[in-house]
Amino acid sequence: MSYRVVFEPERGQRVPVRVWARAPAVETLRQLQHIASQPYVVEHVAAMADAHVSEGVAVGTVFATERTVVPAALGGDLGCGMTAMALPARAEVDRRTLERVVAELGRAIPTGHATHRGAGVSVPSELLASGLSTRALEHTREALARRHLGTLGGGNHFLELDRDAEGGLWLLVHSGSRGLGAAVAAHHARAAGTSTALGGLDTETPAGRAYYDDLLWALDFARANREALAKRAIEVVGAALDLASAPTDVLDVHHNFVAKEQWMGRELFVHRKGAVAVPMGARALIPGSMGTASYVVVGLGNAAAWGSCSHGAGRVLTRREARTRISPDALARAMRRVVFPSGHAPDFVEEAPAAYRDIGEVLEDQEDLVRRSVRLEPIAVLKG
DNA sequence: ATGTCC
Repeated sequence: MSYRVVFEPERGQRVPVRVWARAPAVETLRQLQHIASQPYVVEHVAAMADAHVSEGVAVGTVFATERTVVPAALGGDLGCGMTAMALPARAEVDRRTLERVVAELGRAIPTGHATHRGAGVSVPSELLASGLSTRALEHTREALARRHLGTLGGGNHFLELDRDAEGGLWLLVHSGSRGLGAAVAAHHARAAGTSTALGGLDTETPAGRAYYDDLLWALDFARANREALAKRAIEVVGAALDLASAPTDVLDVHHNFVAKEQWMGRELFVHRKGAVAVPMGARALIPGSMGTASYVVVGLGNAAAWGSCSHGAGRVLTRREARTRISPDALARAMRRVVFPSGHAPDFVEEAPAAYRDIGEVLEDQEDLVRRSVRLEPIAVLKG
């Protein structure tokens, strides 16, 4: 399937919305039309196959501007994204060993609200070298970076072991910039107006430059966070499975970010809220829900979508709906082939497979954006 | 997503 166009100038829409999702909710379309009505948006808005309602701007929205950045468009978790690593080991691991590994991962890696205690970890000097735009943010960095680097966070963040079609073992990490991205986002959302007003900042002004520079730092921190999480996880997995060497393949993608890109001979600021940049030939990781398959995909660089693809399967139930509608039995059945820390089953309800669309269908909706490369089947999950 | 309003 390709996209369909939604364009109603009589509703104030300035540019068309191209929709890859086959059945977006009415409220999702309203949010897409709202961002497509803003004065700074150029050419068209693209809605990815997993588009769904969020605060302000729908998750799965991609839009481009000239000389404008929009702090409120991204939400708090700047640089949220995925790391995937192929490990030099077989995925045929007995259940008892997997249970031991996830229990140890749960002890080794702070999850949910947890952070490193006391002085925390040492932070790579390159993450402390550049200034942030205000002293307050620099103080926040000094206080939080060493406590948040290498922590998973909550919600839909997870760490997972997977098996590919050849029986190879993979590690997946879904996490972001933790409290630091949230602090950067909150500061600049205030500077640009209220968090829901979708105010834009001119990139040629101090405020616009400050946001973009702080954003780039938050993206670096998010990537370093996933790297630290993966490193710790590999230490734990390696101790149990005797990993002989380093990962044989590594990929990392942001799915909540702004990037300066060249399109049609112009320099544009492409905003991706829950979407991945996939230039022609570039790989990305599209996770299903926890407990269902994920895919390594290869980008087709389709300009119609600003060279983007979906960041996941997309919610069909809100967190609240998932809690009321998905029974513990149904969840246990859906997760029966996946090992997770004992006693944590209730935590999974909000992220259960039934709360998300089928990933195969979501990939069908974007066959003009990415092709499938590697199917990854989960064998063990640590939930954030 | 987020020490979820210093």
